[in-house]
Amino acid sequence: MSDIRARLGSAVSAAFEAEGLDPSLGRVSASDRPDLADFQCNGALAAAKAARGNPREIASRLVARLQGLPELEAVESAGPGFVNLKVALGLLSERAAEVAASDLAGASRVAAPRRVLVDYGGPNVAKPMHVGHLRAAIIGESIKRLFRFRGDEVLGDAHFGDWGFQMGLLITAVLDEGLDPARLTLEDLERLYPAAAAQAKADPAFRDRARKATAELQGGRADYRALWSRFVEVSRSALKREFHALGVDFDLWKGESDADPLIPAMVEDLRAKGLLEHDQGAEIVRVAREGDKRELPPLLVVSSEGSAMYGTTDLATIVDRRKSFDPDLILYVVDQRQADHFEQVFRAAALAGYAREGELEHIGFGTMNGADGKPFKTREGGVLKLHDLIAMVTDKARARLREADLGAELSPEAFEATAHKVAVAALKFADLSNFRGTSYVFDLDRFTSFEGKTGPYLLYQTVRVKSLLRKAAEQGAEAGPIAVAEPAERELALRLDAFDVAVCEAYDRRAPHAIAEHAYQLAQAFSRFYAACPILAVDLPGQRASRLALAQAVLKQLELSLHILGLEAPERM
RNA sequence: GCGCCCGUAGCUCAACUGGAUAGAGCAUCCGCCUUCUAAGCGGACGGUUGCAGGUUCGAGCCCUGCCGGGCGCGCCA
Repeated sequence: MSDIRARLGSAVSAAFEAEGLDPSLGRVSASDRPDLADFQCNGALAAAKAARGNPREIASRLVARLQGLPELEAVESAGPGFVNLKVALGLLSERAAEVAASDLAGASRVAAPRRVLVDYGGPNVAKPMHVGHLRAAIIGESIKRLFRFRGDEVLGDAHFGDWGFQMGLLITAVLDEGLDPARLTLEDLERLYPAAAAQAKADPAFRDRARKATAELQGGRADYRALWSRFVEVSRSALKREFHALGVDFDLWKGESDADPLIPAMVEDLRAKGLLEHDQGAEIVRVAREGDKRELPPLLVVSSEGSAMYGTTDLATIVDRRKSFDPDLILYVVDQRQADHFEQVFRAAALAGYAREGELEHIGFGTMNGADGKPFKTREGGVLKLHDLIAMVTDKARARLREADLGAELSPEAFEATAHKVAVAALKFADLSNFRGTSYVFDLDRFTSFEGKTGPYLLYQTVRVKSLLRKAAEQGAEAGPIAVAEPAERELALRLDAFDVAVCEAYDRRAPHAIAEHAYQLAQAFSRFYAACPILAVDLPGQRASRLALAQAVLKQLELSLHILGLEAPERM
């Protein structure tokens, strides 16, 4: 079972071959001119270039060979040498039925499933979750779901930030204040860390004590370890709760500390391989390469204080993952600004033989900005906690629902659950509808609007389909064979067919916005269909059954799309 | 200073990696509810793709140089 594009592609490729041309030129894609065709092939242009021929003439010969195919309603050459294809209604009906019957709503699985580890979220013991963590969580969760959807074996790892200098800072701060470790709260941590970080910048003596504490913690000093596990315990449960509220859940809650026991042996291994070098009191691995445009700094493996740096931990984590899950691919969903760091780690891993080229990939993303175009801050200029952000969006979602008089008949609990779903949808869809690499501007009013390209709109449309199907069930109306006829049905069937392209593009580019775009297009196509084609009110039982089957296929594909994006539609709103 | 990314409609963003007339949403204006959720649908308006060259049948996309913005550049993560 494959999509229409692929089926037409093989027919067109065969025509290329019959003309003595490269069959790979027969690739077919959705038409740029929906007014002229459903699909098009640009291969005649490339063929003409290679063979110094006339593209229009080649296109005409291809068209002659494709004439009369039962899959096609029309085929013609156009423009400088395009082959335009219009699909027969029979094929559209057949394909829509496939989508309706398919567990994946017409999407395909990968040919060879891989073990993939997605490293995302990156919550930190010392710091509260703030808006900076939002994108990693949203994008990473979606990529995890996307890869799993296509059949890979996937694990999501929170890769908890529970090691390194920040821990030394906290230990030093707690001891200086003489706090009782047993009574430490999340609020203490959230207060102590920023203060300690600031003090370390201003006061070199304090900084040195914190660095020493870091090294001693990593060296296994018992009282520091005890204090440290208290930090981890306090913040992990809070972080789990925060993430879960966002619909973000991890398979692994590994931390940087889990890689720590592997570090001594790894350092020895690097030394034995001749990769380690003494430099300015530290030990480094040089990763610069011939022909680099810029000078990539070496990876710092052991600091002059004797402690592990974040590159060390990242490298050891690769070793750890190699031993446990042995992934074919590790995706690091981390801020784009850390690109150089990952390049350093990846190169060091390749040099040491911990991972091959291409097995490690940094999935960078831009920042979420405020109206001023700078990374999002509170009105007072501080960092906005994720918890407060979600509360803010949920408040707005509640207000929007009331404003529109939606959900009035729901119980208070159901209303609250709906408001939360709307809020999460608003936040996540706004993020995922942009390409991850670009930064975007946070705009509460726009994100929570039910109009336009928003999460709430998608939820609303999904709920409309559910409502329709519920009503059909009450009336005893059943779905039946699909017979695409009306223009709106035709458009809808084409859109259902396009799901696989969107899924594959999102997968290949690690770019969930392709799914977001598709979901929006599908919702719109359904809405046009819904407006143009009465479903329950038609007289012909066959037509009603066909349209119900289309609606069911839409609902399935919409819900799968939402699921990949990490959203969930309520039953009613 | 070196390097990376970005600059597309008034605003927020796309553009299947070189193809036809650069698309959506918001905003503005005009239509459509006795009919399955109108928070919907249809239509109109809106562009020298930052600027200047180059490569070719063809450039928002590739190359060069400017202008403007963001970010990174060894002991934080």
